[in-house]
Amino acid sequence: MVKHAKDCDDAHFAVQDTLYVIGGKWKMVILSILVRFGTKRFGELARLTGISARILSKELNELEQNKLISRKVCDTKPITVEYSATAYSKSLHEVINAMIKWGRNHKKKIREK
Amino acid sequence: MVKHAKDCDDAHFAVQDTLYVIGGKWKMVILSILVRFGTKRFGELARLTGISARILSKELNELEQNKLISRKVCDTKPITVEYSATAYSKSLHEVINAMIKWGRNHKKKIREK
DNA sequence: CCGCATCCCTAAGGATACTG
DNA sequence: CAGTATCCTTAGGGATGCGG
Repeated sequence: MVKHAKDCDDAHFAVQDTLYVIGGKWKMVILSILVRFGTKRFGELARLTGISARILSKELNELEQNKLISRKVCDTKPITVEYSATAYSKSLHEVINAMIKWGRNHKKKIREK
Repeated sequence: MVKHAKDCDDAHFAVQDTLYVIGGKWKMVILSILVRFGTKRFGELARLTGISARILSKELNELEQNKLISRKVCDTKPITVEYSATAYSKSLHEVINAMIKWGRNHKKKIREK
């Protein structure tokens, strides 16, 4: 239970931080692909998601900075780069599951009129 | 566990729905004020949050459409309007708590360098 | 093949003024 | 006091082309 103003502010910032890390249009899409299908190359992700290179690159950087995915440069003819979900990304499961559950229930709730 | 493509898509949309309902810059701020301090008038919310009237009005409408807050028009001299968190807003607690927990832990994780 | 640079568009958010 | 209308600024997202 949150009791003091300071704790409240702290809690608020924690929520905003979380929203920032997994929010936006593509973070969850990319993450779920890597979790479900395993390692993917940059180009594969671009094709699978339809995200333009500029945005994809930016999103991948942010996810990597937050340690949710890892980047591996392969020394192939033209170099290729592989992205994978990290073990740490599993820490998000509780958040994601809560969101899936709430989102599904909410849809019913709203349709009720 | 999510096994089929359809379930995955469904889960993905549920997450996006949730992100849309509580995402953005102000939804959680307004909601937490109403939850913590109870009923507030439009003007009070504007002062407490620093949100401009146009945005506040829009956010409140969206929260009300999602049944997370209720609006009550009071028949006072210049009319006043009271906003309160609904019982349904409690359904978000699981999501919010998961986000608070993850956000706090994540801050530590990132500072680790 | 990866992904940055550039340019562009739309959407989110904000300041101010005004009306019921 | 509540909220709408108008105008403006900024941020998010996208298309294309080039260089490593």
